[in-house]
Parts: sequence; C-alpha cells; structure tokens
Amino acid sequence: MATGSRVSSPRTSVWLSERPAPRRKTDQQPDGLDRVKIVAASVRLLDAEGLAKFSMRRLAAELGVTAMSVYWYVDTKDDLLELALDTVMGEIALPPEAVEPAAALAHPFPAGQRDWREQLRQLAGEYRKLIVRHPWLSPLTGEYLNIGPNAMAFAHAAMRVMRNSGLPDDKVPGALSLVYQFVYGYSTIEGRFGARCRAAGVSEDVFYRQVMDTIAGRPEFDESRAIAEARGGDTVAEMRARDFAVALDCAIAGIEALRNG
Amino acid sequence: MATGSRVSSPRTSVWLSERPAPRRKTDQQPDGLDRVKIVAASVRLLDAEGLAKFSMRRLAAELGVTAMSVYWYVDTKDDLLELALDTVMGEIALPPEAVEPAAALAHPFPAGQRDWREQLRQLAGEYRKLIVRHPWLSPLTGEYLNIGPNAMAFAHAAMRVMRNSGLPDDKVPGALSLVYQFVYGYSTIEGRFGARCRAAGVSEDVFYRQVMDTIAGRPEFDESRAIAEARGGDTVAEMRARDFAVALDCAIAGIEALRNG
DNA sequence: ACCTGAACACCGTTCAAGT
DNA sequence: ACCTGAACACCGTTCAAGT
Repeated sequence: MATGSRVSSPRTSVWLSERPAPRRKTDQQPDGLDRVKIVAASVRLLDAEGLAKFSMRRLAAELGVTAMSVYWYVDTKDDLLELALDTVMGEIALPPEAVEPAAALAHPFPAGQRDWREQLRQLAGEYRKLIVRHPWLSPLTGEYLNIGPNAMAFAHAAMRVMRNSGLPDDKVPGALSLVYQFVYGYSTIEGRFGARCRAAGVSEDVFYRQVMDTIAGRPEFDESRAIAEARGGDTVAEMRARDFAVALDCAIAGIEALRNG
Repeated sequence: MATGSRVSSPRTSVWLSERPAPRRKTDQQPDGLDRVKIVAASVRLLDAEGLAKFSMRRLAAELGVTAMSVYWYVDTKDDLLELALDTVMGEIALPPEAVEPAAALAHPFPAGQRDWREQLRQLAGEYRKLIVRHPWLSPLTGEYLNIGPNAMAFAHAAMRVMRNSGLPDDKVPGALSLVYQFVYGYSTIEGRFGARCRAAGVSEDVFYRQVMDTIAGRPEFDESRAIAEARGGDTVAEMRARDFAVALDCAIAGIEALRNG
C-alpha cells in the first residue's frame, strides 16, 4: 500500500510485488536453499511429471527439505509457478535484429538485416518448440499475467518484428495477435497430444492411426478424411510441420495484403 | 476391451467410453438426480464461481445431496467437466449454410448462400463470445480431446466454411488452424482479463488505465505505448473489437492470397 | 535468518453399507 | 437402483516453535 506500483488490491503477479526476492549473503553454506534452486527444481519436476502432479510437498521432498521451508523464499504456489514460467521463457532465442531497443524506433528498417518474414518464422518456431517442450507452460500462460522480464522481452521482440513488416501501426496489435495466439493454441494442442500419448504409452503415429480407424466407417467424417488425405504426410510430425507452415504462410500473406491495400 | 471402439488403454474421453449414460425410467420422482440436471448445475456453478472453486463436494451441496451420489451418474470429475464442456459448445449458432452434410461435399458453392467471409466471421464471433461468457471453458478445451457431438458439429461447420473459400484442400487444415487457434487464444486472454477484473472489483477500463500509468515513466515501453496510441479506442472493449476485426481481416486476406497465388 | 511439526480446511475417490 | 458415511491419501497454507 506504499509506492503505488501495485496495480490492484489483490495480488495479481509476483512481478508486481513490492518486496524483492530475499537475498542470502554470498558466502554461506552452498547446500542451502535458494530461490534459483527452488525454481530450477520446479522446472525439472514440471517437465518430468507434469503440472497436475506438481505440489509444494512433492517439490520439498525433491529438495530434501520440509514442505514449509519453501515458503520462506516464495509467498505462494502461484508465485512459484509464475517464476518457473518466466524462467523457461528465457530459453527463447530472440532474433538479434529485434533486441536493441532504441535503434528500431528511429530506423524501422536498418540496412542489411534479415527479412521480417524470416524473423517472424524464427520467433514462431522458437515459441512453438518451447511450448511443446514444456507442456505445463500453456495453462500457466493463460492463467497469469505473464509480465516477467523474459516474457516482456519476447513480446517486445515480436512487436518489433511485426513493425518491420511495414504494417501501419494501428494494425500491428491485431496482426500480432493473429500470429501469436495461433502459435500458442497450435503448440498447446501439439504438446498435450504428445503428453497424452506418452502417458498412454503409445506413439503419436499409432494413436493417430487408431483414431482414423475408429471413424473409418462413419460417413459424417467423409469430408474430414478427404481433407486429411489431400494434405498428405506420412507421420504426425510431418503433417504438423506442413499445417504450421501453411498457417504462417497464410498470416504472412495477409500481413502483406493489409500493408499494401 | 470389447468392441475396439476405445482408442487407447487409459480412458481418454467420456465420449469414447463403451458404457452408455445410465438411464432412469421416464416416470420416476421428478426431484431425483439426473445426468442432465448434474451437468446443468455444474455449468451454473462454473459460471458463477469459476473452475478453481468447482469441486464434487461443492456441486453435491448445490444439488442438496451427498458428495458421493453424483458418482452414480458420472465416473470421474474429468468426465463431468467434459460433459459440461460439450454442453456449452451447443450454444454456438452455426451458419445454416454449413450444417447440411451431403450437399456441401457435392456442391462446394451452392447458389445464393452468404459469402464465406461472412460465415467465417460469424463462427469466429460466436466462438469468441462463448469463451468470454464461460471463462472456465478455455482450460478444459486445452485439457480434453474435445470430441463431443457439439464440438464435432462446430469443427465440421468450420471446415465447410473454410472449404467454401475455394482454398485448395491441402491448405484447409493450416488455414483453419490459423483462424481457430487465434480465436481461441484471443478470447481466452479476454475472458481471463474480465474474470480477473471482476474478482478484483475493478472495471476493465480502470485496470487498463492503472497498467498504463505503471509503465508511464519507463522508456522501454515507448514502442508499446506508441502502438497503443496509433490503434486508438476509448474503451478496452473498443480496442478489443478493433484488434479482433483486424486479425480476422488479416487471416481472410491471407486465405484469398493463398487461394489465388 | 532460516527451518520444522502440528494443525486447519479442504480435495477426488473407494468401499461397504443401507434402503 | 439409487444414495449415504466413513475412510484413504492427498492438497495449500497458517502459525507457533525451534535453532
């Protein structure tokens, strides 16, 4: 209730809390707990066992400590998950053209930089891989404000790339949403499907075959089957790659049309 | 383990279970429990209190019954949520041109029907409104296979509309993903933001103002602010409507380009 | 400053028992 | 056929107490 940096009365995000992370003196027993260690262990557990099985008690056991020790470093489970979320967002490799802040504002088209289409495809591909690699990330992205430093750097880079397309500024948010939300939704489904198959102990291709066999005799799926055949692709991974590429092509073609028209 | 209609060993969806929903004789005390009643009460509770607060015990209390009675009609909480999910999917008004199955396959362009762009915008708008109206729906859509009858009808309608654009069949899945996942992601954020504001007791416009004030003095947000000003819009609702329209315009322009090029 | 143990108010679900 | 009560194995979090 002091500085006014908080945005609304109920706590909305770790990143808006006034109190900084507790610091420990540098020279202390190195086997002690630590915010960084806690978050790293959380990411490890989330990757290995999924969001549903992640609990403060499970985490504490992993750290060889009692459940309540963690609460010295973190206020709530939600805060911890927000920290884990932003930590993995740092794994995204940003296009170098999109990271310097001041230059881009003054000169939207620095000479010699790669085409904006390439940059956009790189960002989209990176984000997709991230979400598929960490399937627990999707629900958290939807749940929290996602305003940590790494998430912000990513959002800014995406915005710069979109401006580099030459699209008028008033259309940038809409076009950005189109691409960003597509990648998010697409990769979420992809990641969940993979996790589901792993849990069931079936390969993605086998599972896909089974689904196709299930709808084999049903005429109401004739159109879907025709579409699937037209697209082709021998493996699920291949089909996914094609659809993803077509969708990005479509968005990019749309951006070019809006820019020129 | 009998008919082969199940897709993998662990139960993946209510809709793939062999055993039909328990039936009660028609003439029985009308105040008894019922699958339909249970699902309806679930939807009511989910709308009122959100997914996080929804529990079997809470639901049972609402129905004036003990927690375990519900388990007579439903195997697990997950199954119940899947049923609730598909139930509200039925609220979507499908474009009449996209519901008859056989005609569309034979004649992709029946005379006198509305433009495919209009149909696509209607579907997108309907889905957006649904997700914003029921914010609990988004996480469930991500979590389950979403293959209930109403979800399937919606997916088929969307596919027909996309085919009506004249896009070659091999590009239909990609273009469909672009639009569908965009609407899903966009509406999810919109719905969560609304729910968050309601929980905090702040109007969306006030909250937005506060965020803008928070980043007022920070130069790293200069570009974001410039973009926001270029877009204009006096209220959050207005800005959202504009961005949504621009994104759809962009996707539609992209579809036209892929179709012609 | 950091960590523990016991306790509170919850969960989903199983299972034997009632009518 | 339908519903209940007690119980099991969990949760996140508070709080007083230890060192």
